[in-house]
Amino acid sequence: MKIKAINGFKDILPDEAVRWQYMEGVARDIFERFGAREIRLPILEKTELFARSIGEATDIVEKEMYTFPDKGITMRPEGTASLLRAFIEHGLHVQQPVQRLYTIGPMFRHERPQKGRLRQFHQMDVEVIGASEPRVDAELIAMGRMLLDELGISASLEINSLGCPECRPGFRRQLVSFLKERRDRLCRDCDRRIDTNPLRVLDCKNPDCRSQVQDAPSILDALCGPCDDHFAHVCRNLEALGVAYSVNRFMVRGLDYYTRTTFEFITGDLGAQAAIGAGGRYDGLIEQLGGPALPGIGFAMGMERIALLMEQQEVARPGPRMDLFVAALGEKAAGHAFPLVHQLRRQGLKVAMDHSGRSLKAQMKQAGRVNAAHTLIIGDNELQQQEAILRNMETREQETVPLQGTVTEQAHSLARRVRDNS
RNA sequence: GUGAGCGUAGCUCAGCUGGUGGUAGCACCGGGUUGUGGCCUCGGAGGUCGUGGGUUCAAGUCCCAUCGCUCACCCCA
Repeated sequence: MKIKAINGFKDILPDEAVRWQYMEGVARDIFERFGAREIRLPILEKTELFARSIGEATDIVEKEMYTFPDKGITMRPEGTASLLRAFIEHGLHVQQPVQRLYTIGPMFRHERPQKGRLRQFHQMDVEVIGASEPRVDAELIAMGRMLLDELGISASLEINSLGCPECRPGFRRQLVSFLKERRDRLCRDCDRRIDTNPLRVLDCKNPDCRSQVQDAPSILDALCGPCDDHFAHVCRNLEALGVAYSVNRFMVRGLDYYTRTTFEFITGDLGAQAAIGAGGRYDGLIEQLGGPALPGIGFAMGMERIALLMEQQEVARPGPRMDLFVAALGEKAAGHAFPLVHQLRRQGLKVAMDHSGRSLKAQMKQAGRVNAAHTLIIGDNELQQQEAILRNMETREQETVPLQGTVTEQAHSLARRVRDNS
């Protein structure tokens, strides 16, 4: 019985890792253009942290986390709670009034895996803490859009407002009574949802439920003055930045902590998992976690989903590329080449060499496979003449190069030649 | 937790109503080129047909069980 990775946990093989590195590089660059600084966080946290932030009674906390009950600790299901915990713990708010932070790493969910939905998944998470102005919402959303644009990924943007503790409860009551009147025309899941999570009925996939819900009261009509004003400004500021969006009054978030602005980047190319990135405002959460009364907003991008889209949409990515492949013919030449290769690497070159003493043909093939820009051929003849053949693999031009002096000197002049030549 | 589908070479897959596992494609190794890659050509290696049981003269193929994977539902971070 071969040992395999456990279900829902996936290896990212080298060919795919290239895509991930590219994605991460673009993301870091953009996050930093917006002034965000990286924060690295632990993967395990006290279970209580997630219970208090995500919501004690949510399915996530009740049954979908990787928890060690005897230890009272949990593998983080999302980044925001951990980030805020660290923010509060270290009093980062005293450093500057507004903090922009990002973190990239694995998260865990204990659920049946499906397409674009693994038990270990990865997110790129950005949070802006300490600012409640609608411009900040628009700026953050625009940053998400910029990231997807620069990765070459097309997705639509939907936004909504969930109101605040002032106006949401009223809307909730309104909605529940609306739904109860139509209880018999809703699917069984929605019938149950009326009691457990009525807002969820709004984005049920069942066509019957969808049509029933068309006439449901809109959260956007129920917003209090300040929330209504905030949302209007977010929309206006998105327009000022030229970010296209559509308002989806049915969009709901599963976490208890969201307030006001919520948004999702959506694609139709990933089966049932349409959201590739999502976020929202969480004014009040930091205080609830025992920190200062500061507002916050953030979003997370799902890296697996982005990687799948990059693959589907064939986003160009650089292949592997070695500067030089050293093909030595025979033991004597190999003995000479071995330290030379080491010196070339110290000079900063990416150098490969075969150690199995195979034919030149086989070694040339290998040079092609690692996409080497040049191949240095050293045989007994060359060795005697203190020279070698340098082949440009693209132009197929070859030149004889001297191998004189110490190994370091040889490496030095070779490195210069290879660099000038490419 | 629920439902459906699928497990044949490293990967992608043929294999019709049971009758000896495919010159299949990609990848790998070697020859054609006694010292020159990609293209071409010839050859080679590589398999407990997921596992266990059953039916049968005979099972990759049919039946049962089991494990694994995938997609979807619930939920959604």
